[in-house]
Amino acid sequence: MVDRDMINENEDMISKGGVDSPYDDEASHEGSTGASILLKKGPWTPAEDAILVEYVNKHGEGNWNAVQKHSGLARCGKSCRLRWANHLRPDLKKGAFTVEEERLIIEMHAKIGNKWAQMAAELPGRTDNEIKNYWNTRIKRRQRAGLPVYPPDICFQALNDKQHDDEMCSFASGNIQHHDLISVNNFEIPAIEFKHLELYPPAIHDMPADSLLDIPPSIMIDQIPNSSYGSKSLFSSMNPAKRLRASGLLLPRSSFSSNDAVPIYSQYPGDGSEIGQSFSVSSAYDHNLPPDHITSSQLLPGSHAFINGNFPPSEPSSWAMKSELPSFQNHISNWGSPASPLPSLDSVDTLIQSPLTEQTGSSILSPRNSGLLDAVLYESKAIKNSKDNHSHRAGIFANPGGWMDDTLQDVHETEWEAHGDPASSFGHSGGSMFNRYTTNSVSSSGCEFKQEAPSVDQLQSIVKDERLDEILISRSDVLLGSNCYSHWGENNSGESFDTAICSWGTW
DNA sequence: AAAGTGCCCAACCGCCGCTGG
DNA sequence: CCCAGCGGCGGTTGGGCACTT
Repeated sequence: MVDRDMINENEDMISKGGVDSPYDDEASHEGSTGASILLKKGPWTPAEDAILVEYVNKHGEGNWNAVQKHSGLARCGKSCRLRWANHLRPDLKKGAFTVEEERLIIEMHAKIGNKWAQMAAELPGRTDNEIKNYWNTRIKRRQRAGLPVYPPDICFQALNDKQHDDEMCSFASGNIQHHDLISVNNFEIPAIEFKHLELYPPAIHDMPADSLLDIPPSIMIDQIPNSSYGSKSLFSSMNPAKRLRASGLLLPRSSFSSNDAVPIYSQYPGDGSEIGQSFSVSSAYDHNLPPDHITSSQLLPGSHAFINGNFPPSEPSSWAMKSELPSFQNHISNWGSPASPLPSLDSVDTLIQSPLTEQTGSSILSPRNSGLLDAVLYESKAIKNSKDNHSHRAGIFANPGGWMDDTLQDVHETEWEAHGDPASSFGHSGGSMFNRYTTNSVSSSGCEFKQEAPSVDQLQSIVKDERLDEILISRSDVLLGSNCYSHWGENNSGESFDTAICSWGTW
């Protein structure tokens, strides 16, 4: 029995202020019972808690709007439900997350993204809000530190799980299961293949063991065209308006042909030959490939993982719009031509394994030999290292083909600044720049597209091409998020650089 | 000691899907 | 089929606290 004084106290509190009906509609609904009560919002008091607990003990959970009606509690149903679920439930586990719980959260996030409720279901006594707060805190912390979110083992585990799932789902069947967004965009994404990855030793060695990667691999795979996960993970929860908005942000497909648009970004171009030698990245996306080939080679373009670093999944497209900069086609338009060597799919393994024997240049840094993972890690570091050069490089972002109007450029640069934190390239949870990009990239239009990547020689040539100067940008994550072939390395003076060569795929 | 800064987390907000009338 | 009510979910906010300067 709730002490009447408690109720009075509660009513007193209500009368004191803070009574600003948060849900006017519900408040008015309450009024249908005859009593129009202003609903309080803000922190709950012990008295209110007591009222709610007693009510739930007596009537059980559910029918939350009835709580106010029957108990006199001046809280809307939603507030009551939230309070009960997050704080008053008897089975709640208080205190910090255990190591096991943290591990589970990370693993689950790598697999399912920001599905807090699902995570909470796997963590008895924990609430979605708690997990969400934990994750956001963790993300911010690691973002600040310039660290990736996911430990590599989790990445690979999730990756493998997803790969298995995809295989089971006839990944390469060519069926288009998610048309909602994709059909609108009608372009496809090439895969990115990392090869001869070179990383800074310090970048890796200075890293905590658990901080090597901010990539939810499975989510990467999520974005692979035709993957049953594909658009689902990004859009299934997105309302139609958002989807429309997202797709509407895409650049007009009519602007591109399947073979054009191979923009090149370069950062710290330095000596082109060095770049070419030290780091070769190519693309291979062949829809006819068996799943075991496809999986790895297609990871990057769509992966939430790559992704995972930068933007929340709820913002899948805004950056994509900005990063899907079409008109580098005027500069390099022949990468998709038959002349371009189709990269070996075997190099996917190279990517993952980063065999030392294939490393060129001075440093092989991945203690875990994780290839792509290290690449991502390195990128995080590189971006951080390059912060000092930010203004310089930002200033050289150019619009050589005139494809980007002032407005867009302003937006682009604004967002650039907004995410200028060096850690931002991998710091965010649930989504990222890649997420946004790949959101749009998930293709539904068959998979006839083959994106061919430049050879090392081509890269060297490209890097040396003076036109590169026009399209330098500093955001390697942008590059990656834009179907880029990305290169990291170190120039002659020991200065970090990364070069990305991007392809816009088929429109 | 005071002011400034950053972090944490409880709570709010808006949206979505389900259900019943 | 439409609409309203409701519960649920994920993103965001802001107050309070701890720490730093």
